[in-house]
Amino acid sequence: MAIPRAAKTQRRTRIQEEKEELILEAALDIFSQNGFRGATIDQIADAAGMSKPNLLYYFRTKEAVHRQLIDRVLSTWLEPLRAFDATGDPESEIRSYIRRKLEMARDFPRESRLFANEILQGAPRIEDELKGPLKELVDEKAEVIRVWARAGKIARCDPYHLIFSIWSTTQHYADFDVQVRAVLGQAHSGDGRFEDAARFLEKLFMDGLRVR
Amino acid sequence: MAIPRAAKTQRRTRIQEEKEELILEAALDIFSQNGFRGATIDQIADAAGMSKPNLLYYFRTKEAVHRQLIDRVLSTWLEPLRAFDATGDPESEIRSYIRRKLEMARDFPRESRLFANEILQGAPRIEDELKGPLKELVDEKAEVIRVWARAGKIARCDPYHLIFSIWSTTQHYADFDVQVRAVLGQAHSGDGRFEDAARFLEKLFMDGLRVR
DNA sequence: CGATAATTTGACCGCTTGGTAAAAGCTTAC
DNA sequence: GTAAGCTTTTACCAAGCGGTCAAATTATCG
Repeated sequence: MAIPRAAKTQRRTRIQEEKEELILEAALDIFSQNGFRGATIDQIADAAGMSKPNLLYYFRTKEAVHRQLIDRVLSTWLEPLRAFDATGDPESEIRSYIRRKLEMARDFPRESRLFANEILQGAPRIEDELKGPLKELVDEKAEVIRVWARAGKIARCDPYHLIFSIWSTTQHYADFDVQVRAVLGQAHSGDGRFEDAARFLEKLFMDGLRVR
Repeated sequence: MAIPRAAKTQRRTRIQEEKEELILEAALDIFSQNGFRGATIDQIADAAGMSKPNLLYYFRTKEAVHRQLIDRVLSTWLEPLRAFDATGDPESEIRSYIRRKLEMARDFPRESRLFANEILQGAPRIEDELKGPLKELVDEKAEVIRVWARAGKIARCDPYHLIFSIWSTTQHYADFDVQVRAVLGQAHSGDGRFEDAARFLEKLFMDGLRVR
């Protein structure tokens, strides 16, 4: 008699881990393409190769799936910013931050779109994460940038808007991929566009931040 | 006996114009907040102060509302790019393009989010516009930028990625408004953030594009 | 006014949706 | 093996959805 949803026992089964992984992977596909409201449990269950009630055996609600997905993805998503090193060389730290963010846009576009969808629609489910952990991390790194600017190592600029502009330019290649490809046309829609973008962005930010 | 949906007569009524306007205005609110699938006809009808069947008297389907909204907004949205003048001074043309795009993000955030939602979800309903009119316009302006670069008036750079970066940095303040506000905190969430952003972006692009 | 067309509404339909119940099938440990 | 718990499925429900219909109401114009 399976009274409880998987997890009455403290210990998680092998099957539980496998299936939850499968569900989250499928949910990432569906949520990132359709947003929370636009995605259906049936779609996700289908993509995960199981029935709807079976999925609901592992996650109580659609929101629970989404919740766990967001939590998991958020931490990996902020990794590049966390790696921003106050003791490193300013120019190369910023350069490598741009490069890493762009690589993430290329390699994990679904994760990027998941967040974009969420924030675009008012972030009803992750407001706390934005105002808490995210803000704190950005505050910390903004201070680093400000110190660099004061020390004359990079041009004086608003560190928050610098971070926003790096986020937006890099994530653009994941979130607005369809538009980018449509505009570039077939000729430049290969993976080369990421290298072109990297070259352009590095030059833009390096020249824009150089002390003059 | 009202056999046809409004428009059997060639001439549109005063009421027709008013109500259609009202519906599109309400639909902009709802669609931009929830995306196409996430929005319901009931929500839009409510926001427009009428019943669902009444809304469907003016627009045959939900998609028809969305369609007309997109068509209308697209042309105004591209206005700043169209205004890009090949005969003008490169630096001031680019500077004023950035400023105008940022003003649009501030003054018409719903329009920006409507597109962002659409493109994020694969642009199923506007693919043709992207590959047709949009691409042609961008191609034309990219050529202008390339000529400027060849003439040594601005730094050599990939014109397409330059345009993408202007789009993304400016629209970020509309599309990711919630995140921007969460990170900046209450202190900087006033309208001042647009002036700060303008200052930052103008410096970034001007220094990044200056011939050196 | 009165007739005709334009507008609005309430009731309704078929389908999809998130979620439940209960029983059947499967694993695992003894 | 067998009993206990874990997993999966079939059948189902209530609410929400896009959209229709016909009747009621209102505006327009001679």
